[in-house]
Amino acid sequence: MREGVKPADPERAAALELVHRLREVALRLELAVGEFARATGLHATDVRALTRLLDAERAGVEATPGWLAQQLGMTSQATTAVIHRLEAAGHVERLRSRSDGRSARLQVSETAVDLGWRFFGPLLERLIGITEQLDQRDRSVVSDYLTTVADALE
Amino acid sequence: MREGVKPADPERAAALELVHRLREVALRLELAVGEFARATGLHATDVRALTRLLDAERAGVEATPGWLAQQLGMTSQATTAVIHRLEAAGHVERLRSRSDGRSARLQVSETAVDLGWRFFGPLLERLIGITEQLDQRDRSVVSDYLTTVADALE
DNA sequence: GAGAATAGCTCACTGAGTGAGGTAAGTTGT
DNA sequence: ACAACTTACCTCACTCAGTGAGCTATTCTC
Repeated sequence: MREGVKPADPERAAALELVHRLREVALRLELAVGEFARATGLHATDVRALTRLLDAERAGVEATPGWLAQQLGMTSQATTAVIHRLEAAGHVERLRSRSDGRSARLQVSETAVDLGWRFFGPLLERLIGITEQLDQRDRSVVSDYLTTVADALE
Repeated sequence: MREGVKPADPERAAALELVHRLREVALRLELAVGEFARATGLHATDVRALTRLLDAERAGVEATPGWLAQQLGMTSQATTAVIHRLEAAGHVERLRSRSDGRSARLQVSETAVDLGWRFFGPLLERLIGITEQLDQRDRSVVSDYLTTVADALE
């Protein structure tokens, strides 16, 4: 985005620069997802779906097709297709939801977890390594900042 | 990703949590792009292309179709199609590259900048506001962290 | 229990992205 | 200075991911 006509303000300029840097990181993460997709023969959407399902599992949230559709910002039909593809590839299992007979419970298979770990493991380790370099205070600063940003993005 | 079998390590756990938070931010930024795309009748890829072109302009880099393809992680053919769509919508102009007769120079139109600003402006302002809350030292901590992460992602 | 709402699905279709292959401009070797 | 190679981008034909319309089954509301 062009900087507009605002008068020079070093505080603002520094903040803008930081936001751009954050976007840059987001972009590269997305590119890494695309690379993983190409490497495994999956589609970018499928990989995004898998990571969201794993996130749900980690957070203890029950992942349903509807929930997944919302997470991906896609229609329910497209999400149905994604689930079918992942199911056919053996990456996801559809279990019956015990709370709602209309809905399904999605569970990621061990093979998918292993696959993801093999590819993203090294990357993740590198990122963890970088993050561990921060002392506790700085880590808290970054963490709080990211949390606030995530909230601001709804 | 599941946490694996490593023994409990609070440092590592905190770092991992932070990395997940970073992914969360990246995801939501991507969703915002999708929302913008739907609102404007563009496609997510087209929006991503526009932002990259604006980034190039900001950085003073000459944006060519080939460069854009690389930035989007797509084939040159798909990028040709993106450029055609953006050109037809009046968002991008193809100018002749003066250094290389085979290549083209892509320039984003004022209307596209205005369009992006109208949608992303409020969001960007909110993020800048959040970032300005940090004092200079903390901003530097976050900025350095993000730079290191971006580099680690190639 | 009837009517409304919700979760997810199938079907038919559109069009974004790919692979194969072409053209034109630039680069290199002799 | 010309042929051979490389690079940058394009067109064409095709595939299949994602959408809109509309269906069924289950749950909620009164």
